[in-house]
Formats: sequence, C-alpha cells, structure tokens
Amino acid sequence: MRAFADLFRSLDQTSRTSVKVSALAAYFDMAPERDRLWTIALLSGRRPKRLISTGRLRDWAAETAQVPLWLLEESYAVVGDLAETIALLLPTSGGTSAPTLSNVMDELAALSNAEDDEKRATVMRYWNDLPPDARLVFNKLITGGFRMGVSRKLMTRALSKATGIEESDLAHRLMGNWTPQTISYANLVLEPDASEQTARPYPFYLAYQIESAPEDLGDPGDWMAEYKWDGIRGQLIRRGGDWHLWSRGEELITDQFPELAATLDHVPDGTVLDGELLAWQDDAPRPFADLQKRLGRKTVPKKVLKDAPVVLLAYDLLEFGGKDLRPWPLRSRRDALTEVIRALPPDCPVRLSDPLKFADWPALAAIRSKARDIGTEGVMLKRMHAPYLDGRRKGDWWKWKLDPMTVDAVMIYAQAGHGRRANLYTDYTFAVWDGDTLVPFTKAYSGLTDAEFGKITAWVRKNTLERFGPVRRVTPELVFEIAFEGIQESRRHKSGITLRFPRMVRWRQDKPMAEANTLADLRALLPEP
DNA sequence: TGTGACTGCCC
DNA sequence: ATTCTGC
DNA sequence: GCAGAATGGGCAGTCACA
Repeated sequence: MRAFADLFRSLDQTSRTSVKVSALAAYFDMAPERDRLWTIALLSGRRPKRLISTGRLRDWAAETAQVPLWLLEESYAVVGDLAETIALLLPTSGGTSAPTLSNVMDELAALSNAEDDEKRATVMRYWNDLPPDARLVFNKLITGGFRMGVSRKLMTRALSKATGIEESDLAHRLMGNWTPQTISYANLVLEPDASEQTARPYPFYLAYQIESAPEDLGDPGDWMAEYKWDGIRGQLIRRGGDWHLWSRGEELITDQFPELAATLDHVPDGTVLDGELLAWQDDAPRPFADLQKRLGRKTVPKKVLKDAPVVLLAYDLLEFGGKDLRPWPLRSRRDALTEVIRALPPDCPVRLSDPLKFADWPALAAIRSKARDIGTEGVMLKRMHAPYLDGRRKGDWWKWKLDPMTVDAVMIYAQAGHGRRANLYTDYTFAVWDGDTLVPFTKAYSGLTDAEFGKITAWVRKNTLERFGPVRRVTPELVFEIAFEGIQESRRHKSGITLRFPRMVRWRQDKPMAEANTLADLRALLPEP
C-alpha cells in the first residue's frame, strides 16, 4: 500500500503523460504480482462494487474526526473530493501499518456481505493504522470512481514498457470480464490461456468527429460510408460452440439480447462481428430509448422482446474461421462480412449495415442532410484500406454527425462543480420563456472556457437571489446559446421536453434575456410523431 | 408497498 | 455522449 | 493528436425509509 500510495502521489503531482508512464512502469517493475494485478484492474475500470455508501462514510468520518456533519459537507464543497476531504479531516495519526494493496483489496472484498458494524470497524481500523498518504488512497478505493490521473491507455503503455509486450496485444489481453479473484497476473498478462479466452472480445475501434469538410479526406473512392446508427455498440463473439455479446464498456450483455442466440445455428464457429444493436421494426430503426429498456435488466420480459425486437447491424468482421482479421484492409473485411451475412436466413436478426453509394462528397453531404429523417445520427466514413485498430484515434474512421440544433436560453440556477472545478460555478440550469415566465428545461456545464467560467462565477456570487444547499438561484439575465443533438417529450420535466447532449456553445452577451427562445420554439423542434 | 436518492450502464 | 486544457 | 477531467439525459436496479 505504501508503494501504491507513493505511485498515487507521483501521478497526482504531474500532468505530463511521459512522467506518469515512467512512474507506473517503475511500479510495475517492483510491485508484487498480485499488487500489479490489482493495479491493472483498478486502472482499467475494474473497481469492485461499491462497499459502503457515501452517506455512511460521511457519518463515520465526521464521528472519527469529531466534526459536525455540516462542517464535513462544507469542507467537501471546498475540497471537491470526498476521499480527500475525509483524509484531511481525520486526526493525525502515527499510523505505520503497511499492508499491501492486495491485502487491502482482498480484505475489502471479503466484507461484501458483512454487516455495517463490521465494515465500520474495518474502515476505522484502517483510518487509525495507516499513514496519511495511504489513508487518502484507501479512501479513494472505498469511495466512488477511482481516478489516478491515468487511464487505461497509459496504464497499458506502462505495462508494455515494463513487460516488453506489444501495447495492442496487451490491450487485447486485458479485455473481458476477468477480476483479480478469477485470474492470475501470469495468466492475464504473460501467458494468456487460450481456454479462458473463448469469450474475450477485441478492443473496440472508436471514431472521432470529423473536424472540417470531408473534402479534406481526399479521394472519395478511398472511403466507405454508412449511416451512423443510433443504437448500442456490440461485439458478437461466436466461438467454442457458444455465443457472447459485449458492450463498448466491456459489459457482457448476452442475456439482454436473447434473440441473437439464433446466431448459434447460422453463424459459423470462430466468428466475431462488430456492429450496432438497434431496435428495429418494419424495416426501420426505432428510437434509442426503446433499446435502452434492455440494458441493465436482470430479465427481459416477453413484452419488451415483442415490442422492441432487436437486430445487430454488422459493420465489421474481426474474426473468421478463428483467424484474427483485424490486420486486413477494411475492403477485404467488408467483402468477407458481406458473405457471412448473405448466408444467414432472413429471420436471423443480424443484418449488414449497408454501404452508402456516393459518387463525390456533395452526394454524401446530400445523404447526410436527410439522415435525421431515417432515424440516424449522420454518417460514418471509413478508409477502405485501413486495418481495424484499437481505441479512439484519428485518421481512418470518422463520424460526420448532423449539425446540432440550438436555442438561446436564460441561466436561472448555478451550482459549483467538483474536483478542479470545486470553487467555480460551472454547472447551470437554463430556462426558456413560456408566456412571461421562465421554464427550466436543461442543465449544461461544458462549452465555456476557464476564463468565461471565472467571470460567470464572480457574477453568480453577486447575483444570488436564493440558496438551496449547493444550488443558487440567480438573477435571470445571462443568455447562452445551447446546442443539442436531439429533443423529445418527457414526463419528468416541467417543461415537458428533454434534450440529448445539451451543451453551451457561447455566452450571448449581445442578447437581452427578453430575446431568449420560447417553449413554443422548442416544441417546434420536436420530431413528428 | 411506494418513493426518492443514488449508482452504474448506454448514448 | 460533449467540451476544454495541458502535454 | 492524445489523454484526462468534468459534466449532460434516460433507464434499471438497489436501498433506506415513510
């Protein structure tokens, strides 16, 4: 734990990725194997299920630190991070206990079904026994999202540096639903066991938004285009006489999409498809919301299966005949994919994401401009000769989404952010006019620069009308242009509408609030029923 | 038994 | 998802 | 160009509590 705490501190002190990678690689070199395994798990988003609610933790911390709860809350508002707040408030201790990272994680895991009293005793013992640095890390481990300023990508790079194994090989080995309880460091990293890999997905290739006009991409003949479907990314593994479906976040979602079991009979063993899961009816895609009802479910009722049948629109073939096709150029992978799909009977819910025919860029622009009518989000562009890479990178795959819709809205509430935004008002609620009243309809936080947030924070302090906990009602006055990708009716909001991906595009200092948009303007943007 | 707060997943 | 920022 | 940080809405699930 001491070495891990040191690592944490060095990562926290720099934002230089090269320094982070070196520090991590050095840690991988010296740490015991089981600690390496836990570090890989934590830095690849495999934090164990939350053990203690933040409410409990606040109570125990306030008690231990002998401060009233309100003072802890106020401190948290200033510090912006619960784990750090608690570490700062706890009485100084001469703790010298030196458990390893895996000692701590294994002990915590064993508490998963314990009573609160036992958890409380364990947490308090650690608070008392650990040196201050380690206490902060311990708190990070038992609170929410574990962030160390290094994400999966840099961790993989560091592990590559420490082991000499190719980064992309490592990225592949670290995929799937392993946990430190189910695998050893050796089996995960050094000599992956083939029998354990039958369900293992390939790392997903992700696209960036195109930055300018597609004309910059050169010869349209080098590119393939298809619709950007508004569904859920899925990788279908057909191996070892079984099938598995993975989401982009590496969740196994096989049970949520039972209709794809049909692939067992019709897709040959040793095949991996990449595509988009879509609710699909009468030869057209259904809204994303239909699909979302599937996710996170423990069981899928018959009614849901019937009301929103799902298909996989396949757009890539990553493996065929047990052979990894990722190095192949897209053109060849697509040719092979087309054959695989052609061999399926019509009732098998796997289709081809059809390539869009376009002679030149203006022709594709015309297709894109009608994408919303078809229920898609725009088009994707993929370079014909490109291999299937991993992660999000620029160059070969681009999304060319529809232009967002925008409205001008009035800020009516402001709230401080967390972390590096802890002392800034960065999180706003916006309203539009309904007659002569302002109706709140969305929140937004991004799109402004730090300098603008600074100015607005000063303004908020001077223009607060009322406070509700962390939220301030402010003088309605500032107008912002809000952009969003979609708009729908909603029962949850007073305004009756809800936006998809709202963000601020600019502060309309030129616009008086009387000229902000109206609820009627928003309703006019709703799709035809 | 219903509700609201919270979490973690998708986008 | 999105956006901005630092390297 | 990459990587990180901080945040949007909806849904299903869980848990505390009325």
